[in-house]
Order: sequence, then structure tokens, then C-alpha cells
Amino acid sequence: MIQGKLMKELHKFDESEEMYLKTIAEISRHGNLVPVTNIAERLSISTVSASEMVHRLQDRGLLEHTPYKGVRLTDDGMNRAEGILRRHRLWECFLTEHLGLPWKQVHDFACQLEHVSEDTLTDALDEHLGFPSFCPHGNPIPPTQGVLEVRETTPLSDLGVGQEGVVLCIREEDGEILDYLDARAVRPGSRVRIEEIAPYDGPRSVLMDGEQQVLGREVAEHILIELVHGNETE
Amino acid sequence: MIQGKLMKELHKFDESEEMYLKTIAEISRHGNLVPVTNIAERLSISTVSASEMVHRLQDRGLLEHTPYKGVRLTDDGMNRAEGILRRHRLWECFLTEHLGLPWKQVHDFACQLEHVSEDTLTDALDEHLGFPSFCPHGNPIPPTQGVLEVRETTPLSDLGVGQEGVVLCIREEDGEILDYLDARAVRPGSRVRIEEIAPYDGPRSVLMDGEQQVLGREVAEHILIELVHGNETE
DNA sequence: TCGTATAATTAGGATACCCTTATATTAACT
DNA sequence: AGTTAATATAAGGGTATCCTAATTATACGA
Repeated sequence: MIQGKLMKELHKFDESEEMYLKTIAEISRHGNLVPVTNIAERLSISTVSASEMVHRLQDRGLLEHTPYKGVRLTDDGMNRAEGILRRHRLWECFLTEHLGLPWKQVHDFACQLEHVSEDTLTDALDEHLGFPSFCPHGNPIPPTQGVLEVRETTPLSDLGVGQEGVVLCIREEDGEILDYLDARAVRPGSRVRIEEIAPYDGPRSVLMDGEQQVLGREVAEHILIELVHGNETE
Repeated sequence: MIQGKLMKELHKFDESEEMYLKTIAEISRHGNLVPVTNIAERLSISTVSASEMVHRLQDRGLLEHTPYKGVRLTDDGMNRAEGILRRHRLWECFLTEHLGLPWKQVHDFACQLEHVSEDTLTDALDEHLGFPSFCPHGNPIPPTQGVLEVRETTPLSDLGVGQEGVVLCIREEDGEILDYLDARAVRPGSRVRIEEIAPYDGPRSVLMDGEQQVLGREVAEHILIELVHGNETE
């Protein structure tokens, strides 16, 4: 395909591809296979389209698809994905610290900016920000090289009544939840204790930095905690 | 077309459309009709494609096409275009002042970033930068509302031997030239005097901030000057 | 082992851009 | 007025990505 230079550049970063890689990386977290269905769901596209694209990405050597099982990123794919997360989180730092924007906007804008940052730009940004290790939501920023530091975390939803911890990060795949938690001043570093859990694994009453709050289980699943005390998960 | 939310957002800003509008705005500068051929040329696409797109843009009410004459942006189109230039130039300020990147990269990155900045982001950036009036190359930054301030400028190529002036801005449509001039320390504010013009309207020998330089006519056309002295254009 | 729910694929379409080649049309100069 | 060069349009293609509906293949629990 012979095509104009300028217009070609528009598609250089292949945003669609990047969205897939990022999504897969976010879902897989623990190295397990990611069902194509989940990808489709998260991207709000049909399973047929997702399936098609998965094939394309496999052809490009970015992932491996085990039919009826799921998908796993190759090293190449993982590198790409981490690059995107890196860009995303660095931009989040900038948007938060320098522009003072609220979490929701920070996330949404970063979702756009992550696709238009070449390494030179990203690295310059990194330096400008003082090489931060975590995004405003507490997620680690993948380094240019080397392995992403993994921290031991427990979803708030797994804590039992009386257990205490400190918020390490909020899983940021979902923009909505960030808005919700931003408004409730739930931040990395917040001290939290479960006061009560409603029947049927229902909403949690928690003490968050001394403030009484009620959080649904779904929300609690997205808040990752470092246990304090010697308390074991129930 | 019913389509996924996330993926839809990828194309929300319609980069192609924006490239056309920006290009047309840059070429037209003086309110004249822009031949479709020129648009095609600048975007490095075929005239057929450009023609097609011009029709689309006309249908969208962004421009008016007078066959065999050219194209003119409507008010809507102009607003869109100025929005893009505003974003582009604000990002250029950021990339220059805060990240310390060289002109060429600044321009290239801004070309990407300009398509992914909503108003909220742009305005926050504007504030963060202290509401600058000009980009690093001296081009005015269109305000959110109100009219773009127009300055009286003369292309360096129009100056005669002995005439003097101050560089106001470099027309930044072309990334290459920025690299070239960056390396030669040609900046807004530089003092320049024409020492000699080679035959056939050839290369200019100029004194630029005391430095002897030779600049081709093409390049000189892109350097816009404010005349000093009472010197009239020859 | 069988049946069902889940996953994958096939078939047929749509859209937005882009391309080349060939054919009109018009402007503009002699 | 007539010819030419510039401009526009028509015809036929291509790619990437998405869709729905219908079909086929598989895994896994009863």
C-alpha cells in the first residue's frame, strides 16, 4: 500500500492493536490465559471481531491463542503492552501533578495520550516528572527495561470484618470507578478497616482514614490493599 | 453504525479531517481560496482522494468548494482549525519549555498530540504554561474565543540587500525546516541583515545575531520578519 | 458418554480512507 | 473560437476494522 507520508503517520501507532494489548495485559495480571470473550467484553465489541483481531495479533507474533482456552501475550506483546501502560501512567502523573485534573479526566486523557507518545517523548516526560514509580492510583510504572515490580496485594473485598490495611492502588481499567473513589477521597495510602459486611457478601461498611464509608463488593474488588497487622485473609 | 464505546473513542477526533482543516488553514493564511491540488500536495495524497475528502468536509459544513477555484473554510471549519493550531502550539510550548526537546521533535510530537486534546485538557495546559501568546517558533496561539491577533510580517526572502529586521516567526508547516533552523540558532527575536543575494534570486548571505549565515530562498520564505529601520521592501 | 453451554468460524455487509487509470469539464491564453 | 493545461469525476480496487446471523467445534459436567 503506497500512501502519503503524513496520513500514514496517523495510523502508525495502531491504536486498535494497542487497545487489545493493553486490555489483555490488564485482564491477565497473573499470567493466566485470557478468554477472547473477556477481551470482547472489555472493549465492547463483538466476539467475532475480537476473534478476528486476536488472529491478526497472533500473526504479528504478539500473542498466542489456545482455542477454547484463551490468549497469552508473547514477550513481544508484553513489552508492547507494558510500554503502553508506562505511557499511560506517566501521563497520569503529569495530568495529576502538573495540571491538577481530577482522576476521571486524568484517566480518560491518558487513554488518548498513551497512543501518541514515542519513546523519546515518554522518556523526557519521565525525567521531567522525576522518574516516578507509581501512577496517581498507585499502579506501578513499568520501567524502560527490567521487570515490573510486583507487590503483594489483597482486594479489599477479600478482607474480613475487623481486618485493616492500607490502600496500595486502585485498578484503573475502569474510568467510572475512579471518579467514584476520587469523590470519596479513597487514595493510595488511605488506612482502611472493615467494620461490617452486609449479608450475601454485600456492601462493606469501612472506616477509611477515619471516615465512615459504604462500598459495594464490586467496588471493593478494585481496591487493592496491603494488610496491616498479622491479620490473615479470612 | 452501532459500535463499541471504547473503540469508538479512538476515532472520535477524526484525525484525517483535522489534518485537512489544519492544512487548509495553514495554506490559506490570507483568506484566499485554496486549490484542492495544493491540499493534496501538502498531505501527500492523490488529488482524487483530496477531492473526495473535500466533498465530505463540505457536506459536513466545514468548508466551501468552488469548482476549479478552490476551497475556503466556513466559520465552523475555521474554528475547528484554530482549535487544532491552538492545541498544536500549546503542546509545542510544553515540549520546549518543560521537556527541553529540540524543535523538530517538538513539532512532530505536537502533530500527534494536537489530535488528542479535549478542551478541558488544552485549557489546563494553557494555564499551566501561563497562557502563552506564541509558540516556540513565534506563531500566535489562537485564543479560546476572540480573534487571532495578526501581525505585520515580511518573508525574509522579500528583503533587499542591506535591509534589517527581527525574526518574528518561522512558518511551521514543515518539520524539516525547523530542524535546519534550530541547528543554526535562528529564533524568534534574532536580528538579521541581508548582506548579499546571489544571482537569480539565489541564496542569501545574512548576518544573523552577528553570525554569518547563508540561507536558500526557499528557506528564507519561511522566515517571517519585522522590518527594523524605515526600510521599505525593495 | 452425551448434551449443553461456550467458543470459534463462515458468510455477507458496512464505513472511512486511500489508490490508479481513464474520462469529462472548465479556465484561460493565443 | 479553439486548444491546452488544470481540475473534477467516474469506475474499479484495496485495507483495516467493525457488525449480525448462522453454523460448527469443543469442553466439561451430569
